[in-house]
Amino acid sequence: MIKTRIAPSPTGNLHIGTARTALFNYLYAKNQKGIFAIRIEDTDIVRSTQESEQDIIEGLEWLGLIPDEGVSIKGEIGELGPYRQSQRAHIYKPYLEQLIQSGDAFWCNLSEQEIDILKQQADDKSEQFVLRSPYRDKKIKPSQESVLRFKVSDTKISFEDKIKGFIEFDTSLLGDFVIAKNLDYPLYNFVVVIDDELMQITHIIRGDDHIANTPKQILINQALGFTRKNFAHLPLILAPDKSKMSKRFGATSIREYREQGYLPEALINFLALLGWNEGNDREYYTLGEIIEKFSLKRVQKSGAIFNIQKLDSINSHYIKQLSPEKQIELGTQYLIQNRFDIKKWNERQLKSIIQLEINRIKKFADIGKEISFLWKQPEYNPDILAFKAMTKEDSITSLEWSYQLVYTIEESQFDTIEFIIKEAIQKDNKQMGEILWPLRVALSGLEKSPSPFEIIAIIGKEETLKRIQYAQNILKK
RNA sequence: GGCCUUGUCGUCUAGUCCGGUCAGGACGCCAGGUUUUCAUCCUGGUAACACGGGUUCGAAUCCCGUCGAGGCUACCA
Repeated sequence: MIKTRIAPSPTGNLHIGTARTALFNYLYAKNQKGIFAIRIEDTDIVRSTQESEQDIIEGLEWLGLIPDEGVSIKGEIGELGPYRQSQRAHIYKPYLEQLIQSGDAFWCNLSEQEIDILKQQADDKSEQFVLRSPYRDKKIKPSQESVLRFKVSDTKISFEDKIKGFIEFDTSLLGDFVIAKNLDYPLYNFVVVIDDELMQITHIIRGDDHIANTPKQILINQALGFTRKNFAHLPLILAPDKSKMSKRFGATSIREYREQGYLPEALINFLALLGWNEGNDREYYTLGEIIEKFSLKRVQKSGAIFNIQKLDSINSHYIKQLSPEKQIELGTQYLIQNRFDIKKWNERQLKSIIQLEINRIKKFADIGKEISFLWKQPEYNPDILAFKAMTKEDSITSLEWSYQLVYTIEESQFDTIEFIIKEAIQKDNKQMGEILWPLRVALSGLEKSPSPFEIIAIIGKEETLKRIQYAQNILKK
């Protein structure tokens, strides 16, 4: 049985890159009928927060990446916990002692200044600096200043990366690295090895910024006699300037996208296609479909730029796919968020407003941007009431015709108002434009807007007649 | 600097393993159609094999070199 894990550090909200790494771990685990686990890497007590952890696990579940094991919104799942590193200090200690015992790790009293001097000396001789601590064979008693380093011997470490292929490192270029500040404070490269072993992780799928850490972890893994792990290093998601996605780039947290009204299925689809494809032209997949088709072999090797326009396009596709009920639910929610007074409308009207917006928005936060005219009589320049070469008098006549027509139509017939009006236009030998343009502008006050039929159905007969009269009045001025 | 990774339209990518269709699709952009207008939708167009050698009848694909990009180089993760 294979097992993957995502091991986020709770030092900020769920990052888009973390989400994608989680997604690929989830996809691989599910495709292989294995287990997807979440472990919280909060060894850095200073930067880790409870809120970040909460945001991360909530965000992952919102995306549908529900863990089989580890930390979840319902608490911890599984027998191999605790799944927060901050609660595992007692577990790490014996392994640290084992490494000291075996001579693979040693206490080192080198100060920062002393290391700087060694660096300088190497520099002066224009040699490559590799730290070989003078304490590596000394077995000193640790003091307050001591740190525990791994004794690196000269060898070659290689592994077959499931995405990048064969990768080899020469450890003679690797310094004696620190694995713990003291017996109670082990560092990342060490704990990750212990946890992955104890939690029986079989496949480590992570960002390719971790490639350089891999030989260190393999060294520790071997010294402890642990089982060999499979590695797969994902290419990074890049900002438009090809740099690592950071604060400089707009929205980097899943929370921000969620709040803007991006759908989880859109985000999943987008993130999956950012670095993976089935080998054909298909571009829309549900999470289940990606699971079925997923393979690490088809993961891209180079970084991908995060293109918000593509996300928008995918999101608007999924918005249109939503059931009418869901569209109304989310639409209403965002209308309220955007401070529109929805109490003005009954259920039917609200439904119409949202339906009118569905084709126009890329994300739900866009809702309501250009429809404030529905709420109140708009102010506008009367010149725009004229269709093409119409004179003021033509516009007034046109509006009068519309007024008389709407006056005769019952609100109960508003479902078919488009048909009624168009039929009347034909019958009276009018042009569509000469009637519909002035009418629409009278109702919306805009040169570009939804159709008059949709607006009438929402604002109702009384308001429609009022606005037509208003338009006639400002034309007469 | 060193080590590692990586290079196909502006962007995401198919094709590369196993050389041989005008290098395909999507997003964007442009044009046309539909519509009173906008949006939606439909049709079409624009645009790429980083560069230089080599192997070959033939190279995006194989080999060598160059250049570019990114990551790491912490007592962070």
